[in-house]
Amino acid sequence: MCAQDECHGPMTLPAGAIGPLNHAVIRVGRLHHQLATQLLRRTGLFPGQELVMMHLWEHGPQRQVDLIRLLDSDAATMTRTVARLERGGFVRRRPSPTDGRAVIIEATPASQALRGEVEGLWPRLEQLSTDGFTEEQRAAAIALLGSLEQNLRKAITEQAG
Amino acid sequence: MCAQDECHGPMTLPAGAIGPLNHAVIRVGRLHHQLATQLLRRTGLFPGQELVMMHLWEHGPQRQVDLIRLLDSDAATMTRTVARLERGGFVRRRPSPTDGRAVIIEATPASQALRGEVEGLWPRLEQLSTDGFTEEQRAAAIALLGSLEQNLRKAITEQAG
DNA sequence: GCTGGTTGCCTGCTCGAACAAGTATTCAAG
DNA sequence: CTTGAATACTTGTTCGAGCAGGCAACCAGC
Repeated sequence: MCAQDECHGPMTLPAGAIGPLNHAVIRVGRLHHQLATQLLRRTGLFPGQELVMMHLWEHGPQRQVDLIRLLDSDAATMTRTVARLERGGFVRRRPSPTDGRAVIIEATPASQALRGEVEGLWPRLEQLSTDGFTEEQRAAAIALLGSLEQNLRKAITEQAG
Repeated sequence: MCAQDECHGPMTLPAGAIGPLNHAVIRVGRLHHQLATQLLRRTGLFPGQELVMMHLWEHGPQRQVDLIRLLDSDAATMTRTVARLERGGFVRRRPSPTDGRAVIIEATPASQALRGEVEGLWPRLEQLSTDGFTEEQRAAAIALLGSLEQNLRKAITEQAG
């Protein structure tokens, strides 16, 4: 999972030294990723790959660049991810007939067998994460994470720009 | 749909497919890591290394295995992290006088110059993350992430065990 | 002593993330 | 048509994460 992404590292220090919120964010991200990886292992996919597959299943053949934008990923990472999926037989590549630069990626018929298992993974993960939550708490969690995301995104673009 | 490659349009993120909470957790984790990396870059350290340094600064020379346990990391990862820190001149290794297997890691005097900058990074990160939050919202965020963490931890140990 | 098990560390591998550099194709302006 | 920029993709590198295998040192038991 980790939509390719949240792959941060482990390593969590004394909460006091790095701040309670940093500590919590790091830990939740890591555990979430870890659990998703566990659930994913049976399908033969690695974190990041399942999002590519879900997109191909749902929206049909795509260019690499479309997958990149969608998953907020990196061109280099996508090249390798697709290469591994191709090696595993989950995906096929063919040149675009209309753009000599582009490559079209499509899910293989064989990959359809995984679809149910992969798609069922997410609801299960959410359920495990919010075990014991009321509906209000769940909504509050989503809103709160949304605020954090917005702040972080702003800080990052300000840093970069 | 979009069976051909003229499928450029605005692609929808698989947020709906993977669940809003998974989506938010993944995104926040990723952005948090990304921002931490940006803030860290100036110090010359990479994510993960700063936690090792903070520990050494605070608690003095340590065996690798102690660092591993404290940071909840992996022996292989630690070996390589320490090697890079040593190459960078941040850390020194010497054999333990009492245990022929062990290696003692200690921060170099030169590394002390980074200490202030590295330690100031975490409060800044927290402040950026919770920009515009009230004190109640901040506390709620920490509590909420704590609940998520607990649930995830439970699910993981149940999976593994 | 000797043995068997544990511990500390290293190295091999595959994986994703990010950055940089390079190639090929497309497209728009002159 | 020619130039030059933007686009699509590839490859190389360095980084961390995680797992499996292996070696040397330690510590029980006998």
